[in-house]
Amino acid sequence: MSVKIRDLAKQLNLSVATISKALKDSHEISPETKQRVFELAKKLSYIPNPYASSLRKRNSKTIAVVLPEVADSFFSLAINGIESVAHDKGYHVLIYLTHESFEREEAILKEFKSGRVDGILMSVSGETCNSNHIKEVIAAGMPLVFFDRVCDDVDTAKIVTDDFESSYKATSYLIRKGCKKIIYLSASPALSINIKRMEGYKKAIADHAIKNTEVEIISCYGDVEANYKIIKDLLTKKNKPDGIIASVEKLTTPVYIACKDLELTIPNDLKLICFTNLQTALILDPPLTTITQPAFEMGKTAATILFKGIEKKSFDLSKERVVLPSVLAERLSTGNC
Amino acid sequence: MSVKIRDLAKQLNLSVATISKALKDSHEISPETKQRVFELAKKLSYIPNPYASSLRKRNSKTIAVVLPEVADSFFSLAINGIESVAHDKGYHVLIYLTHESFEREEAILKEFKSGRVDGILMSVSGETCNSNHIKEVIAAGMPLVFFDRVCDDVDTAKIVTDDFESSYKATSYLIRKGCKKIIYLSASPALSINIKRMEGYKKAIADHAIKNTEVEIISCYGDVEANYKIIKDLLTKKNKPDGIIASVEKLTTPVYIACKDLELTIPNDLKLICFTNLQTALILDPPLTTITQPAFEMGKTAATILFKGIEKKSFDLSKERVVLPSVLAERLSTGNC
DNA sequence: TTTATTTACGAAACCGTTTTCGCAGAATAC
DNA sequence: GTATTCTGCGAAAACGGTTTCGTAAATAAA
Repeated sequence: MSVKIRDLAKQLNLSVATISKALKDSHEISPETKQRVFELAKKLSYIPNPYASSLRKRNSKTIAVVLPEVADSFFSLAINGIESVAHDKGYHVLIYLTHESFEREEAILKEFKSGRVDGILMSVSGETCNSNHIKEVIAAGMPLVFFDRVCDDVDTAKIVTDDFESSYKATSYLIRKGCKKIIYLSASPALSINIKRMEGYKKAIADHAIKNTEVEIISCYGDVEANYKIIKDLLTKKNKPDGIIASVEKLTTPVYIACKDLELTIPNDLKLICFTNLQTALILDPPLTTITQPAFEMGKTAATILFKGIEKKSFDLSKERVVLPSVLAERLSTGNC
Repeated sequence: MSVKIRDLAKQLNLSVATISKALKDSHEISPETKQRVFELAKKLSYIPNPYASSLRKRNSKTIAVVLPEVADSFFSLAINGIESVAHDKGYHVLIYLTHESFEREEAILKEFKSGRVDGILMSVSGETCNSNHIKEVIAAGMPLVFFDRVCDDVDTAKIVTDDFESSYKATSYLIRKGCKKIIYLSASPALSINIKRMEGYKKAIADHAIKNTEVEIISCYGDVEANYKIIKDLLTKKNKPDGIIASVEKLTTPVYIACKDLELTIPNDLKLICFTNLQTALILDPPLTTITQPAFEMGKTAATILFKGIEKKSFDLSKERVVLPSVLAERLSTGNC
């Protein structure tokens, strides 16, 4: 159907070897011949078969991005960052969604041993309990870099934000704003980001040593409905919180709605800070104080580092760890600012 | 490095042909032999090289998704829908971003003639002025289905929402709510969805024939800053609108902010309806009346139809056209409801 | 002039599967 | 007992590039 090297060779009375070399501008081929080859290739709009060349060259010019989901605005932005550098490098990007399932993540990673991709960008699922599948694919020689949600016990590049610090800052901020009982709404408990953010929260509470202030962590990692119910229950208790740190974006809406339903006003009855990248934070009712991650940048630097690992086999990914700062944007949900 | 068919063959004293057939459970191979092959394959964790088999079988088990961007929540959801059916079918999904650039779209489509993918899912860029690149790839035998943003002059499957009707409904709704001067905020003018939505708007204005009500369309297809300025200017004019239809999600925030800056209150001074899939619409200040598209469903059915086209060469994609209904959710931004 | 090197190209192996044949031997039909 | 059909398997040719190696002619070095 399509035109192949063989066709070019026949028309020009040259061998396929010559065509192949000419097309990659090899020094072995004379300028005149190259010229002729280029012209005919253009005229016939020759496009090389990527799988033939992948098979022979043992690379694929494609990377994989494995994510829990693209519901979150963080991952949307990260994908843009990743794609931008992949495009510059002439790479293709395959996308895989784990839906927070460990089995699915295992199956996806396993397939990568086939050589389908040259490298992997990954944010682990919330149910990832062990990391053997990841270690195995790395051991098989596959460059892999984590971004955002990492596995601490896997020795490879990690691009993260300052989760501990920003959570510490957020908690301290709520304390300064007068909160006496601050609750941390937890995402999947085993998640690296969740652990770091939780620790930042705990440390801040401990450091400020407010009387009667206890650390309290509520798990919210079911569906929207379940989370809504948990939050509503929380806010109807006798000694309900006066401050909330929501550790992931999807917890924002349930908190707002629960407050509205219970006729609690933010920030008077409850002050709220969320980890989120939503553009609409500043037009919420009231505008939401957020910790936003440099999502696009994270995707970009993760991809950049991955390509270093791909292009130079000697590049040691395990030495790479970059921490990008999140920014705390103060808005009305934590009181007037 | 990795284990190949040849390795299995040697260890079992069989030919590679036999192994290959056994692995795909061919009737040519005896049950006992199959058993032995399966066991060894599992033991050595054999994973076939996808590119070798793609080369030979002339298919790739992968589809391409080409989008303007993943900033929009619509596309995020659509990707989830696409991935869910691709996963079920055992296909891989490559993602390409045009960044609303025609040249980039052309380059991406052109590469697909190489056979890298078995099919294409696509939402055209806002700057796509002609469709030759699309027609060419289809003419080359590649199944392609449009979703959301389509090219009317390209004869292939299209999955869209009822853009005309929902825009008509939205406009009528604003009129019923008492708006006298309704403005349509336009995205890229050539976009199919924009044209349909614009026509629905115009028709509603015409049908209701309110005195002095003129059709007025404002182009907003620059960056956020530019759009903000345009909207702010619009709202400072002497005869400013009392109703706005924002045709795309990204126009929501600038309108809200402009209103806040100008101390105009929604819905008293201005009623607003947006085409958006944002979850946060209902916790905005005030809650936003929206037209939401069934994004996940659209991705899903687009992919489902694409696979029909891929699996049965005889399946005529050009006959396929499905229109999924958007839903108008009435909230406070258009007055009490 | 002879020898060494460079230049420009082609033959053929190779990447790892899939698939078409071909072919023994066993089973069944006549 | 011969003819036919299965059964189960292997040899080898694809698929479409890339890469190694060889080589003839042209050029440079001696």
